Amino acid sequence: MGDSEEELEEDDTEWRSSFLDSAAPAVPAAAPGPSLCKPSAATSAQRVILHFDLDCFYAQVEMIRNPALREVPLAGIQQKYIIVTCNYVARDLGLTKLMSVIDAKEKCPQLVLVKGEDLTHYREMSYKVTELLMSYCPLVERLGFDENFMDVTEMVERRLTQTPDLNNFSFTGHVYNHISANVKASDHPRMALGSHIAAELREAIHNKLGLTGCAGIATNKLLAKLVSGAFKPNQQTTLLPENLCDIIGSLSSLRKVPGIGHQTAKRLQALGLVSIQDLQSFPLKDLVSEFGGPSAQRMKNLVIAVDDSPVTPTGAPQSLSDEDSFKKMASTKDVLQKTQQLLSSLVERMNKDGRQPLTFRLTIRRYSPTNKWFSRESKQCPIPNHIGQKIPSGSRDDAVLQLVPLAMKLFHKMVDSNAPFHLTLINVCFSNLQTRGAAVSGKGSITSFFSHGTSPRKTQTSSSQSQQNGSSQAADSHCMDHQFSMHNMVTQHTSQMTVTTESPSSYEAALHGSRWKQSSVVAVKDTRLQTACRAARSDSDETSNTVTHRLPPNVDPEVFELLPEEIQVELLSPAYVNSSPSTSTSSSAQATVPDVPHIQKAPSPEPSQPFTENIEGAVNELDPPCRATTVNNQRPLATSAFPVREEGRLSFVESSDCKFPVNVDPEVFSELPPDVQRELMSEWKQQKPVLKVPSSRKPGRKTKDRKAAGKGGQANSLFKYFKPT
DNA sequence: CTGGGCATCT
DNA sequence: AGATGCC
Repeated sequence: MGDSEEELEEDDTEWRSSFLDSAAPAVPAAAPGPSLCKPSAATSAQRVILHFDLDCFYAQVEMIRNPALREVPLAGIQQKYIIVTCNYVARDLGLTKLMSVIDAKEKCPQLVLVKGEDLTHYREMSYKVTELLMSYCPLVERLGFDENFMDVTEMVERRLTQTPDLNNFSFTGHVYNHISANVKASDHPRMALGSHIAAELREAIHNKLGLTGCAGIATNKLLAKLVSGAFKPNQQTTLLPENLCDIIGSLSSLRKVPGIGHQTAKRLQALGLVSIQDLQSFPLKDLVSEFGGPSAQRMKNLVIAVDDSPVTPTGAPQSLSDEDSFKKMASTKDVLQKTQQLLSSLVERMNKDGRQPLTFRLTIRRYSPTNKWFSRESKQCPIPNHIGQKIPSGSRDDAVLQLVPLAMKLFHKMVDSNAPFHLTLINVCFSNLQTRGAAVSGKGSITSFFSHGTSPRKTQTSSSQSQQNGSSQAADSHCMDHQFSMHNMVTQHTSQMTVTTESPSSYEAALHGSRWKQSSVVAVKDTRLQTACRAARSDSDETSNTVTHRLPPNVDPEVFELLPEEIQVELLSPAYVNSSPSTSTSSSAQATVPDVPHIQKAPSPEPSQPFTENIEGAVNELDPPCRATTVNNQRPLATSAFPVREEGRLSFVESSDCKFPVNVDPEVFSELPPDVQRELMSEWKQQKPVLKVPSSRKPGRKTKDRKAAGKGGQANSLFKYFKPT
């Protein structure tokens, strides 16, 4: 989650008066480049911007998934060795965000830990929140998973014209540096209305999704964000323009300014600038020479609380990525395995998205004792269309199979696998996401919001004026005041589901149910393979000859015989023993909570297996029947030499016209270095012990794709990000 | 013993 | 492709 600090230090210094005037949007005429601060803002009416920040978001989601955690003294969300967040009970005992597990347990030994490396549930809930907000007004911009900006200017203006009596009106929630009750709403009618809207939206989020959070109400994003945390859990604060300098002055250092990150703060410090005032009084031209015009001006503006950046509707993500970090990864085999694992879940997510990625990127982080911090390297390449198409079309395992070699090719562009290497992170990413199909206008009421939504939010070189105009249009046509109850129809469907544990894969599972026909055919062959495999294992000397004829039809015997004997043996040998405990932390949590299935009560004896991601999510599922089916899916290791399974992620055997390594693009494959080819072969013959459980699903229905219905309608894939399936 | 995931800009 | 920033 977020930065470790966010509390505002109340530190009223007396610098303010001199900047009150300059806070007006009037831009210094001397600005060299195209200024971000454009005069048009002065002409447009005062904006009302909300910032929502959910309380300890991951912890809340886990508490919803497992209410037992609420009563439990503490809960922390653990990712690797870090507590990324924890509930407020834990915070009261001194825990902070991003604290190491060691420290955390030292402070409170009874700490209950929940693994949070799989973000699926958080992501889903996150989009429900955004969707809910959008149902009131489309101008919602996401910031991470737990924050949203919202431009409610239009909504406020409408209410303003329809609110007869502004005098019987007060602020809701806190007013920064004021006693709320003492502030006359009539002096700041827009802000007051904004505070009411914020309160209603927070209430809606709580009622429909069960989440609490804070809100800030101000005239720009910077201020709204800064003020939202003034009173912390589950409260809201309005910042009046007259107090704008107070809050910016309360920041203890430049680093606290959103937009001034670690590196920038360091460079500023090198210039002798540490406090807000330092930067305010620093000559612009000197700043320009260090950072360039635009950056310099932007920072200067931020520090006087000027922020004209528009609330830009976020829309569907422009990239999907999946990553895992670990202490050490040093073999090509492990890289291959991990890459395949990451790709499996990424392809699944991509498939749900519905769009087709045109670009693939592989990112790694190498270990280096000195530069232990982020130095990531990446390589990307286009995804051949015939591969990319398989993702939205639903041939997900095919897609994975063909993407793995692609990924390995990129890997070898960065890493010489002949020399020793030491990776600590692998990331796979789809980008350049293309909406397929002609399809469909918004038939649903919401979809119309999104019809323009996925359009690229180009770099906003244009002044925010045009953006403002654009948003006004959107607001005019779509902004609905909740008091007109329009939102009910829209938000209904989000309301229930979330409190009861919702199987993350139920939707997918339904799809699988109709999709494994091929695989079940294959399963028969699989049986034969097993026997072949066992035979080979018991007597590995006679491999080639004895076994060749038992190879599945999709493996060209001739090719097989050309392989070195050791490879043949490997291909028929039982699955690798997965010997890398390094990647996951076996839990050290000593949970004291009874009857909480997905809490780790004791370290699992085996290193938690490669599959994190959705699979882990499935295992974690609370739904008993789902769990039950999960248990039996462990197969004997020797199950199969070639990856085939009824309902697993991979089915290598598909159509009989496949030559050699099955669905893999021969061209791509042949380009690979020999050792990689060998690794691939080895990997492919390996049966993953963990199966994705499609939950209980009747495979009977070969429905056209019940997704086709849902999916045909989604030329704009944004929809699914907001639609609980 | 520093997550995992997204965006923007150059 | 990398750097930086946000959560």
